[in-house]
Amino acid sequence: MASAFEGRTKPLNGRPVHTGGQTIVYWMQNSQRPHDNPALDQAIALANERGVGVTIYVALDATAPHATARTFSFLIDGLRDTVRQLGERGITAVVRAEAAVPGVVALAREAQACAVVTDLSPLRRGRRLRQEAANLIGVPLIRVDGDHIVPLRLIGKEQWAARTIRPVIHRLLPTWLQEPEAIEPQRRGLTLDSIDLAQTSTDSLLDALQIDRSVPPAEDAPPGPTEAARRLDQFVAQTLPGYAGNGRSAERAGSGLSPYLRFGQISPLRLALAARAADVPDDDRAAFLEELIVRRELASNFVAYNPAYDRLDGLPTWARETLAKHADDPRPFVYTRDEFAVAQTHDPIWNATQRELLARGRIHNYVRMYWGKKIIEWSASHAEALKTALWLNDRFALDGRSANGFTNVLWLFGKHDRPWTERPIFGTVRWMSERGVASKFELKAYLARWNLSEMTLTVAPHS
DNA sequence: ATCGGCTCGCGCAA
DNA sequence: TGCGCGAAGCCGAT
Repeated sequence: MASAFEGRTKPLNGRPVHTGGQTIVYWMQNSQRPHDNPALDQAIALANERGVGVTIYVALDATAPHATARTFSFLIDGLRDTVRQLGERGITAVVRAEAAVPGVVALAREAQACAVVTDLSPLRRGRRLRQEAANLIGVPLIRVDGDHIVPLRLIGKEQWAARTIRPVIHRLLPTWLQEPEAIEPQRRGLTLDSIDLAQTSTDSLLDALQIDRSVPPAEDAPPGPTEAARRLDQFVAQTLPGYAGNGRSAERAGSGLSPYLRFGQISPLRLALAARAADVPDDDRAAFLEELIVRRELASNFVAYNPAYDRLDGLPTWARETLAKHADDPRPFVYTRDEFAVAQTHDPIWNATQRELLARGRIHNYVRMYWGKKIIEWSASHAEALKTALWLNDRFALDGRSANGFTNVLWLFGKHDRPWTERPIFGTVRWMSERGVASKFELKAYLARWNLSEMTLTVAPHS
């Protein structure tokens, strides 16, 4: 087969390999997992070629936006699992509490790296950090896209909607939906000054980093690649059969794997291969692969090719124009961001969705749309609504600050969607009603679980 | 319960 | 240039 790295790999600077170097550094940004990791595999291949080992670099940067106990405990606990598994293969890890760019530049020098490999986050911040590092590092910085089944850059341009990216993906899929070749390092990585995660509790690390504790760890989501793999097995056995089944997304149980995908703790390719091999009806398999590949990679395509992925400017013309036309429509209720954040609206359904978000770091698939559409309806302006929805999702959702998070929010305003009947506030952007939710969703149980009056909100609004 | 219309524009067929 | 059809809906008619 053609090298598995072709198409996934792009050198970000023109530096020559340091031939006298002592290690290959893998700057682990997004793909925080020890297996099924093309960037790591690329690092191992380069290291074996040069007769050196692989040293992982991870920066714990407490100044990252929305660095809270929720996101950082998920990250740190997952990383502890990842680093332990890597260590068993002779791949050492350097984990430091510092800003990533100066950190990786300094480490490349300190470790006498032959080259530095990193993975791909398509978000603005990840791109900027990579570019800055590429300019400052004296050896090659090589980017490997390991978080998509079809490498992002092969799609080539921003896609209009699922129906335009779908045929492109299906054409390329036979090449990329393949069991990857396993590769093992021949030499050990370097042992350098590092936070020892095996000896450091998450709590003490959160304290040391002065992480914002006002957003507690999410319920029902123990992090780590080991847990992610366990959940995958369980999903394939229990939830995948019948996944397409009842048809209505309202009743469809989700895979529950999105937080692990978000933090790179499981590979989308592994999920797809497991679904492909599963002994389940074809339509169940197809429904899952559609969500995992077509919809997820459409989201990455959007943030990768549209710099306005978090602004109304990122919307198609028809949506921008229809929203502008309805900018001054009177709103039936107007809430501020902080009122939304503490679930203080007049609507028990909406309040329940927000409470679920606060507690679990996600909202059930179906009512998540309702949650977002009502923020549009009950905010002073469309721009304000977007700010609120993004802030709530970035801060409280485990899938916040990800391509999926941004795309889900922009979808509320018409992205990747089509126009419908014109109505107040929304114009021709799709609207959702309480009546619809009540008829399509098992509301009683949901409200009983999330709208208990005695439930205390542990999360205070915060800037 | 089910169905058609709403409304726009991409991408392909011709 | 014409035409089919689309990320999860809503509403009113039957």
